[in-house]
Amino acid sequence: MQETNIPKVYDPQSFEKKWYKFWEDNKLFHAEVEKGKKPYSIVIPPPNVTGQLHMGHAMDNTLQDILIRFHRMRGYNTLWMPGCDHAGIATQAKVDAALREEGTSRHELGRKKFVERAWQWKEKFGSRIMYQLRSLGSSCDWDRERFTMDEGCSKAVREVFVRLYEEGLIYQGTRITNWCPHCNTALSDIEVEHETEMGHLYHIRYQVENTDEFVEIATTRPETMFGDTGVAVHPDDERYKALVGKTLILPIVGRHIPLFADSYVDPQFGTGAVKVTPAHDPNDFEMGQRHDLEQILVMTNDGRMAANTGKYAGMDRYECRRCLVEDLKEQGFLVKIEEHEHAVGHCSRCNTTVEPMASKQWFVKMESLAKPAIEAVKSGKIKFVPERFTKIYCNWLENIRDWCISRQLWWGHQIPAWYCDSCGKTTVSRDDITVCPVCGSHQLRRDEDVLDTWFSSGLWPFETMGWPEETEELKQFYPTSVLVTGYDIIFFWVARMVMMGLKFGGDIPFKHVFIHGLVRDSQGRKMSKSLGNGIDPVEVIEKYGADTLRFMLITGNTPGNDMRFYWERVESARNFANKLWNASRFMLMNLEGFDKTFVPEKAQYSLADQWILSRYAHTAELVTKNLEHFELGEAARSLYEFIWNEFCDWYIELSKARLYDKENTAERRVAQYVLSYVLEHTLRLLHPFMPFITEEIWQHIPHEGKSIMISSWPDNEMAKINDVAEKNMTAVMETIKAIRNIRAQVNAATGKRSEVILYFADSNMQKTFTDNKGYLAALAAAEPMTVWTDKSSRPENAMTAVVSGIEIYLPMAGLIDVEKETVRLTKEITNLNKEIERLAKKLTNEGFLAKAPSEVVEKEKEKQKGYADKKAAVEERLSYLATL
RNA sequence: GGGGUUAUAGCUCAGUUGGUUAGAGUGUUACGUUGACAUCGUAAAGGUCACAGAUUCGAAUUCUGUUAACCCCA
Repeated sequence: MQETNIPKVYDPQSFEKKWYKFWEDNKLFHAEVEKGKKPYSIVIPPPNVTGQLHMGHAMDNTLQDILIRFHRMRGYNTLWMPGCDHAGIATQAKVDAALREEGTSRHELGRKKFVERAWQWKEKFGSRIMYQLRSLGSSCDWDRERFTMDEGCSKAVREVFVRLYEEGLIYQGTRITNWCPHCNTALSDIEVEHETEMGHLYHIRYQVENTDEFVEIATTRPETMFGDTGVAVHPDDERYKALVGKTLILPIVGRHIPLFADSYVDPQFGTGAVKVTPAHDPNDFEMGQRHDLEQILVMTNDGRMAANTGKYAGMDRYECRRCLVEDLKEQGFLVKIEEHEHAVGHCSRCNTTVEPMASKQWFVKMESLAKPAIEAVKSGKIKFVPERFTKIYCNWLENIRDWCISRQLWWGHQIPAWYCDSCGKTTVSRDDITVCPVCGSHQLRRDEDVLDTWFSSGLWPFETMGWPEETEELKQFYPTSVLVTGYDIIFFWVARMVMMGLKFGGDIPFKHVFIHGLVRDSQGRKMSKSLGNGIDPVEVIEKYGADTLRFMLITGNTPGNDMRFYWERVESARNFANKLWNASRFMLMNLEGFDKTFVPEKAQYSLADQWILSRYAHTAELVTKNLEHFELGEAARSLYEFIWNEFCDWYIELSKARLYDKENTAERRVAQYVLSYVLEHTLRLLHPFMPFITEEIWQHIPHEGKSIMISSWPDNEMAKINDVAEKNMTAVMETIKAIRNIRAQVNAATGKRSEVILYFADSNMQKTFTDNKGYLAALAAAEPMTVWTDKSSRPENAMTAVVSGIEIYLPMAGLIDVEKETVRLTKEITNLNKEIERLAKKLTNEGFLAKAPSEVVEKEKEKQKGYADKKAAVEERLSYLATL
């Protein structure tokens, strides 16, 4: 027995937690391996365990949950794998900061204790994030929750590292990498963000040995001068041809360095002569290799000048730059300083300017891994939605460089490599070792570094399913169905997963990549901590409910595009929830005597019943189609429009008469049936978008089953489509609108009943209206309704409107303002003329008649006739007005 | 330098294979609390679909160019 009364206002706080607990307690999110059942699976983009979810996460997870709930209702064996990412640099920075506040530091604590602290952090914030995902309504399979550093993932990471090493795809080497002096670690190329900045170009002259001649070089980073081991010019540069091969004297330092030619040098840039610092610049590094130059590191890991820089040793790199420039100037080496705009790399984590520095790091050879990953997308095995991201993905992979995977951090997967101090050999091993397998020595040191976080997240789709074991989960749920993520991590994550999935998972990791944009603030700026413009999704959920937030995040949004956050839009979504709530409340208040077993005969349906069932069927089809094509915003929009503009505005209003008339049980129960059917099924369509409110209402209204989330998706409703009913109902609705319009024109009280006289061009339509007089009475207060058949005399003192095939007269003695009415109708004529002209042009165009499909031509002809009839009626009316 | 996105009502945005009198939310104006909802209802005003070409019987939609803003890569 359902309750007949629910609260007047939608109050999400009163039920959201309750239903989440209900779903979770009943294991409705849990997926078991069921052989033979169609699988649908998504692995969550694991949020960083650093802190809390932001609006972007809310959007990402809403999209996933919609897809998951939709497919679950459609009968797929649906798995949504949740988990967190250990987020090496970011988390270490957070823990560092926490320690600093306690007056201690990671170095004081030591590695072991520090890692313990990081685990504590993970426990605290990991569970907070999972709580936040729950409050959003995410239907993740929590029994399977994973963490990138849990035992299974660690095992997978080791396995992959060892295999890649054994294949020679992982190697150690000294190369220029991007060094962050603040985070104190090497970074990969994509962890560096380039920003154009105004800087200076310093022109410095280097003396040619044993002459009074100088070669003028230009540099943006003079402080690296201490590491200069050469100066390069272009081989064809006439200015320097004679000097190639000579020796130069490095100012201040006094080192003798060669001047050589290399075609890398751009003769147009600066002076055409560049200082070469192989240990501090990637291009110089390569030139250094070609010309066999020494690499001299002149900076320490924290961005200070190294011991080999004399009096500058210990200075910060920028402080050194200032001093050095002063000194160069004093000693006459500085020629000039120019303003210069250039791109400067910044650490994507802390925004510190990175320092390119030579160091020994671990790398992955990417070329052979990238090829199949490109192929998988080009062949269409993996599809990006929207498609344009294919190009971005392929371009990056086609120009890929080796991936620096070692990080000088403590929080992460420690690299499984051991160095033997006795024989000097390096051993990479799946298991920890204490004895050197080469010489048997116990003098082993394990590599201190950890792996790039993305190395383990790259394995996420299969490591979470038990790889390297050949599990049933892998067999059923891998490849996953779709990956939902933002365009900002296509390189970091998507591309790496594809490469790793193909290499180790034995197949692509997902069939679709559904890319979404960023959630920005109302001014279009990125939400960020430093701007303080971020909006906490939890705050929105607490104020307005998760359903509201979810609905707001997906309406009016197209795949791949950014969106702006507006509180007004949140309110609009909340109002929609309230509307649905009250529509349901209305039904519940009128369900007395409802018979669950009653199903009406076809003949019992009213026009409105047939119409709403047909509209509902269209909506179901549209929502389904749009969900299948990842057009979630469109799907939500069609539900919004159906519920508000059709179901509430028209159907509920029209059902009132029948529901309030308790004597007429027969009609009343038909109305109850249709109302209940349409609402219950619409709730199912809406459930993926707004899981809580739909469950709350569903549990109150007549229903079958335990929970709406496991009810079946309305898939086969096409039989309810009824074009005739829609056409007739549309005419009724247009007539009602026209009458309302007239009444508004003359400021007639909307509630006041008054007569309406109609003239029909079509007798079927006339029957429709006479059969449904009540509709005009109920929604336009137009009563009684009289049908005029004699065309020769028209009602006098009446306002007029014309809709297709129907002339409407509203007798309004004393209310007609002839002048105003004339103006209004004249304007109408102008509009009609415009349309008629346009159509005439079209319909006399031979090309159109010959080439356009016949149904289009027919449609246009019908339109033309409609406008012409309308115009005739309006003109007649105008001439009548002229006689008054 | 290469690539991409965006340009539609005052504001924020939809408009999926070319055929709608170009839509929504919000804002604005007028009216309205009769028994789902004022978090509401009714009605209205508001757009040369950035600009210029091209393709087509037909372009907001396809193509080319221009302009502007933003983003990614180097």
